Amino acid sequence: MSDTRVRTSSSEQRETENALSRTAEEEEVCPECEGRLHTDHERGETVCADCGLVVEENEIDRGPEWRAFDSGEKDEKSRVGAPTTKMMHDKGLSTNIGWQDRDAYGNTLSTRQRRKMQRLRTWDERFRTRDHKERNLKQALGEIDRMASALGLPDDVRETASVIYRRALEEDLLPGRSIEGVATSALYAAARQTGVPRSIDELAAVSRVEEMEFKRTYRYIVRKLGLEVAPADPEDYVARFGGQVDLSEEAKQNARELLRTAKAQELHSGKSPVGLAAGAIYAGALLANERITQHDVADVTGVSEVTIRNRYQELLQAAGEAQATA
DNA sequence: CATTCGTGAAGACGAAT
DNA sequence: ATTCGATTTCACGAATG
Repeated sequence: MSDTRVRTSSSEQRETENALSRTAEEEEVCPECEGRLHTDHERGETVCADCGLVVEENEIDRGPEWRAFDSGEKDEKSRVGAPTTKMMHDKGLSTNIGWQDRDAYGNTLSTRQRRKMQRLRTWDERFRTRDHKERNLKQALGEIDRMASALGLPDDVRETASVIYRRALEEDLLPGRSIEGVATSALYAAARQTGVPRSIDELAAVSRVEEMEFKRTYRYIVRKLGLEVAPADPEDYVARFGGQVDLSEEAKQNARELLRTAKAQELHSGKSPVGLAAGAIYAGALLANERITQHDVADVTGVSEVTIRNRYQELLQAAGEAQATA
């Protein structure tokens, strides 16, 4: 009881804090190197253009989607009630039918009305009480939200993840598997489907389940749900990882170019996309005469230096051959 | 000294059986 | 369920700047 009260007040407080800091934050510079900040809406990240420091990974606009120029307009445009969203376990709409056989004024109901209410309650239960499922969903969606925030994934990814989780739930794929694991898998799949992939390592870092269980669950979910998840595109990693190692645009372009020629030669089948991206980043930097070490790249990508070596040499060779034939 | 490069053993994974 | 082949990782030492 008091629990509810505390939660509401603290969340309200957070809202106002957010609103206050928003205006102050508007024109910040990078705390690390004073560089210009660049906001990547597609990836939901704010990164420093100079040093690549990720300043704000969790970019969520909690404000209204409209602007009001005077109070009258504000009244006109304001919406009533919370927005419905798949990210809430009951889509933000929930109703309870009371158990007392009384009407709104406290009078007892007639027998006929009582029967009617009984029938309504039965149906209400049938829809809502999937109780295990609802509670399950509530917790899972909370987890998805938490992890998505930690990874700076935009809202549409969360929505997609929610949908996937719902399907898993509907098809009774949960028994024997942890909610956390399925939630993590759903988010991972969603990120890839949306073209904003995060590596398994990154997911595992913010998830509460062990990496092994996560992977096992992910496979299972994908298979059972017939999810169509295209192999992650290494190019999708270049911008993010490249930013984290302080890479010039030229170097990133080189990296992308290398990946493209490699793909044309089918050089990438079976290889880890992250490894390919890591190799391309290192090779791209080399071609642009920029000094970064294999160690640095290995650090941000979570790929071993050995793999980077192998990949970047293959990539350079593939690029050389492409030039020879062209 | 840091970085790069190569190697062999060992683990993990997908596919085939 | 086991086996096989490819890939990745780890640990190490050598060469290079």
